[in-house]
Amino acid sequence: MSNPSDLAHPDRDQIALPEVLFALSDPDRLAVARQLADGPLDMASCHATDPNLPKSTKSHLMKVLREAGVIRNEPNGRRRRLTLRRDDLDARFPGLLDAVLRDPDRLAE
Amino acid sequence: MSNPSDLAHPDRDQIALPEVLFALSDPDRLAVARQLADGPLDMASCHATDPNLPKSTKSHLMKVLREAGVIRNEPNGRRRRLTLRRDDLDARFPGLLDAVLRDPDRLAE
DNA sequence: CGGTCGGTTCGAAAATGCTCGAACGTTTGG
DNA sequence: CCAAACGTTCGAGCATTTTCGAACCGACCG
Repeated sequence: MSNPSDLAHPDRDQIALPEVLFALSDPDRLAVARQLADGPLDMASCHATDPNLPKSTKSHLMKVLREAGVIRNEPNGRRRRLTLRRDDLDARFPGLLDAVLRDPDRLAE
Repeated sequence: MSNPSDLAHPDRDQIALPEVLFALSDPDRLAVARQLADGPLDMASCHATDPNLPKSTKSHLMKVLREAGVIRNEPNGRRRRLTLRRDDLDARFPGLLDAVLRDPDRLAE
């Protein structure tokens, strides 16, 4: 059908910088974005967050990222496929993702 | 005196990405950072925010930016000199500031 | 079918953040 | 010295977020 997913996603030009920054300002959400930088992942396989985090909490986390336009969340069988919206973010805010996904403190020692 | 400012500022390697992103995720605070990109400014001359914003609110705004390490706030006579910590931020998160300070929707049409 | 797996939605409670007036320094000028 | 200009801090109320269990739902398997 016309709808690639049952969840609402902003389209590219609706993505707003403050919301993106807010979404990424949480360590857990940032970790998810970083993990997705290597390619799409099913939510069940996304171990970026605490494994004993309640599902509802994890789902809410993804909601914030999705509504900000950072990730895409589409049904995939009985799972959810998560994708970093790199093309859209790069087009809208060039350089932002590269800067943010770069490892934070890895080289500091 | 030994102290260049009476307010606490994190030093460069204390600056954390989530806090920076959070500080910049508010439109008012983002506007302040953008205005300071052109050079230091006295707080009284900083018209990036609503002019009839109460002083305490404006002060709190600056506090968030300062504690995140985004700006420096040092006494200057009976005023306050605000400075964007571009060197520190560029060193710590290369490309971030450039991406964030770029005009958001200017070219979108 | 009936059950399980993966995940969303809904409330409600706890935590965090924002706003703003009041009170308080400091610096400067008369 | 006294007062005004500029800002910070404090506290309280309000708003937004976060957290998590419970209920739900579609996809899949037996």
